[in-house]
Amino acid sequence: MGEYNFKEVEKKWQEKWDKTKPFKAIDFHPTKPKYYVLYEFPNVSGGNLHLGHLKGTIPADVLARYKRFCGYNVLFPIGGDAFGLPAENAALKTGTDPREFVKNGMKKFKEQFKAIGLSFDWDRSFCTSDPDYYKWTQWIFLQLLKHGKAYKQRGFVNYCPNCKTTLSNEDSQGGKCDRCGGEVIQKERNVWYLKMKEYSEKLLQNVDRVQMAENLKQSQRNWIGKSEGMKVKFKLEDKNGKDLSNLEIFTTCIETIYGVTFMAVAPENKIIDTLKTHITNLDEVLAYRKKTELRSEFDRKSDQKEKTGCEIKGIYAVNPLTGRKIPVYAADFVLNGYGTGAVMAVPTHDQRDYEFAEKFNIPLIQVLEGDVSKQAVEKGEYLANNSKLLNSAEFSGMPVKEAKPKIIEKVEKLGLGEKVTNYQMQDWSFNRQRYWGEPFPVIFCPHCGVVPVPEKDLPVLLPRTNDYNPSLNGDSPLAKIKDWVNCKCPQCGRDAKRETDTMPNWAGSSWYWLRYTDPHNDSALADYEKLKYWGSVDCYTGGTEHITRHVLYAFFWQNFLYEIGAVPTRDPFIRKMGSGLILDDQGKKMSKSSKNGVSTMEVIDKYGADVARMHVHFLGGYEDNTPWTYQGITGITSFLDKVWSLQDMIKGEGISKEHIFALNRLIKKVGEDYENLHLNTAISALMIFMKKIKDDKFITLDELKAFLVLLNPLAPHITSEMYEKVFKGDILTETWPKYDEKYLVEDVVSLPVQINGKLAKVISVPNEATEQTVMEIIKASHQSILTGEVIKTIYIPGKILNLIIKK
RNA sequence: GCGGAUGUGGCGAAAUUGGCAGACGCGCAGGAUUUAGGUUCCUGUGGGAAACCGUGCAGGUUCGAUUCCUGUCAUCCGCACCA
Repeated sequence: MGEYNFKEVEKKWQEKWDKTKPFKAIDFHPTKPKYYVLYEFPNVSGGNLHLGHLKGTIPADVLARYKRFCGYNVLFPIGGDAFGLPAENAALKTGTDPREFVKNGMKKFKEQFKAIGLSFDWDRSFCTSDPDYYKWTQWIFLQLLKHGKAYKQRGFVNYCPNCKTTLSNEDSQGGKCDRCGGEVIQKERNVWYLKMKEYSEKLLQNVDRVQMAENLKQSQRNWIGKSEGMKVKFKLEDKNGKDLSNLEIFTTCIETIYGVTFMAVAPENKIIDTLKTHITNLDEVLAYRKKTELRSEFDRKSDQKEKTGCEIKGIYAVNPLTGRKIPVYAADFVLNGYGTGAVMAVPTHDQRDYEFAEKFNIPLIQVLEGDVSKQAVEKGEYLANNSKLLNSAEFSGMPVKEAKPKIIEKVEKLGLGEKVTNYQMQDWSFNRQRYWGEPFPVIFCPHCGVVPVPEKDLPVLLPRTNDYNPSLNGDSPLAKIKDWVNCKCPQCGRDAKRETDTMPNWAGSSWYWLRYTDPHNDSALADYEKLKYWGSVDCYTGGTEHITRHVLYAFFWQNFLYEIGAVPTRDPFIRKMGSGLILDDQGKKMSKSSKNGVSTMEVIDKYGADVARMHVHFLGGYEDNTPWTYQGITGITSFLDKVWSLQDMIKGEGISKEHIFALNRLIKKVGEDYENLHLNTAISALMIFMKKIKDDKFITLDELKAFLVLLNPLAPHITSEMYEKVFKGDILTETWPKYDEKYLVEDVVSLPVQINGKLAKVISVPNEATEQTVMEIIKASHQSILTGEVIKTIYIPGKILNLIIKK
């Protein structure tokens, strides 16, 4: 046996896998069950893979390799998320065609993925910017349009002045542009929306069904933001008491309705327009509206959100239960997009209402027990205490829990309101004014209006240009390409214009797992039978930073495609694993922008792919954030050195009696750990077994074979090489060894014996010994621990014996 | 403010129907082999002189609690003027 040369050996196997394609997934395999493992495809950039990719890909690869040994027909594909920022920025900076950038970026990724030893089926690879892929992204948009799930509307949207493009809510989280990190402002534009809000309840069910960490589920539920309450109509009157119309509000706290002292509507609320002839200070109100349009920008910068508002004079609301006349304010703490854009304000039991009332000297009426001298008694608080109602007519004195349903009933009976459910999630604003995205398959005709491009004319190719900048007026760069923009209406044949905005870069990633099942299909997004065969993704790994966007978009699109019969399954994923971060030595996230990143190739160059794969995952669990360090990597190198030296320790065949228990336990443990992506404990189990082999100074041929298979998913190169040298074949033809239940527990086991709950001695007893046998052993050989009269014994076979002794 | 997760040696971390806390690895200490060693191998390694004490802190349930319950503190993450 010579020295192990990882550079040579790893290259040899990677080339072999490249040539012989042993990881090809087979459609409709006649005997093997399917298993679909997916790693979230990377955004194609020009750079190197960072350690995050190493952390993210390996568990998926381990699972894929493990499942193949277990006899599954595994689909483990990869591609590139290619539209969007990196390619576009490169284009803006250097003038390179983004197509070239993507091509080169993908080539680089491919080389690096291969250098890690990942077992992807490369024949199914594609980029979202490939025309024969985005043809189907456009096709899905046409279906959304056809089924009324896409609409164009003028409205206020998130807009990034820096990127000169509109953004979805999901892309503007925290008021920051997800593309550049700049401040997002509100701007009025024509916007394509997808009716995602309609799917809120279904998305919540998706979240419930998918196997995923609780914190990820919670942040999705949070984003969907379900809340149950009531819509209630308040009559509006002019100052003479003449009926004008109704103001509808949404509240989750109907129990506080007797405490309403003012109404507040969003400045944009259309009630201001419809009742403008009755408003005596219309100028003031409109000026306030104008001011708030510009305000959101600085608001977000200031920590102090000072309440502002403007009384709408000349109109009053009437509390339907008390008949009390109350003032109406326009106030920007009320959001136009949520509920009805209007609220009933109860300053004693809502902190915002309290602050507003204080500023505008509005009276307070307390309707629930608690101290409201300095602040409101909030819902959580009075619900927790189940406080009693005050000043609430016939409900006064009742605890909240009792009063609430009765008030609801009363309001409903009087025909003043009804129970409703609200969601914070909004429709998905779906267009961007950028070059590098899917063109919309839509034509505007002066005579026919919005006309979809006929399906036979797809894809609408993204035209080439060398000017990638948006226009000064905010139009997309495509608007400048006149001979592309001007076209004929497919319906009437007259002059028409194309939609010049492009889709957001999330479009292509909202259905890509479906395409892997049939990536070259030219007549459907994928063949229905193939979709049926591969079904939902069994295990989807990847980052957590996109969880409220990518995963919810994925649920949304697949729900829709399922409902129109384009795909056979409603759930895209059965299990979603969120990869933890790799942190630097300061505990900060490794990223390109903070320049603290260690490149995957650097680690592979120094130590080899097998060591890199194992070390990253020996540092901690897959879903945990783990600080990166080279410290300790010698633990892995010396382990693999010992594995290599096993070749000199082979003695005999079969499974030796010395190793039969350890090996069976190892097979069980490693299999379970791979299934759960607990790679760190799998590695430690393999190390423990290795220790035993070293102590015993031999391993049999069959033990070695099993051991190599167990280790192969983690360290595919060294195990393939050893297998070939020793067994003259390809380890990939092996099957996962089976363990035998009867060899998991040895005949003689150690049993801890406690005296009064404290460990006294560990004794050897036969496996599954009865209490009587154990007591006899103690009396015969360990009499000294019995220091008094045994008054009680607790015996759990194989686990513990606890003796309660009275002295 | 709301919601979620986490809290264990010098370090990364193990431990689930409640049953020997700290597996495995690093580091550290001592020893062996070696001309040499940032090599390899062996031994030890939670604290404490010890009785004992130890899983953020304080209680509780239990024969027995890192694990279950109540309260509390800290850190991280998500959302946030959502009525």
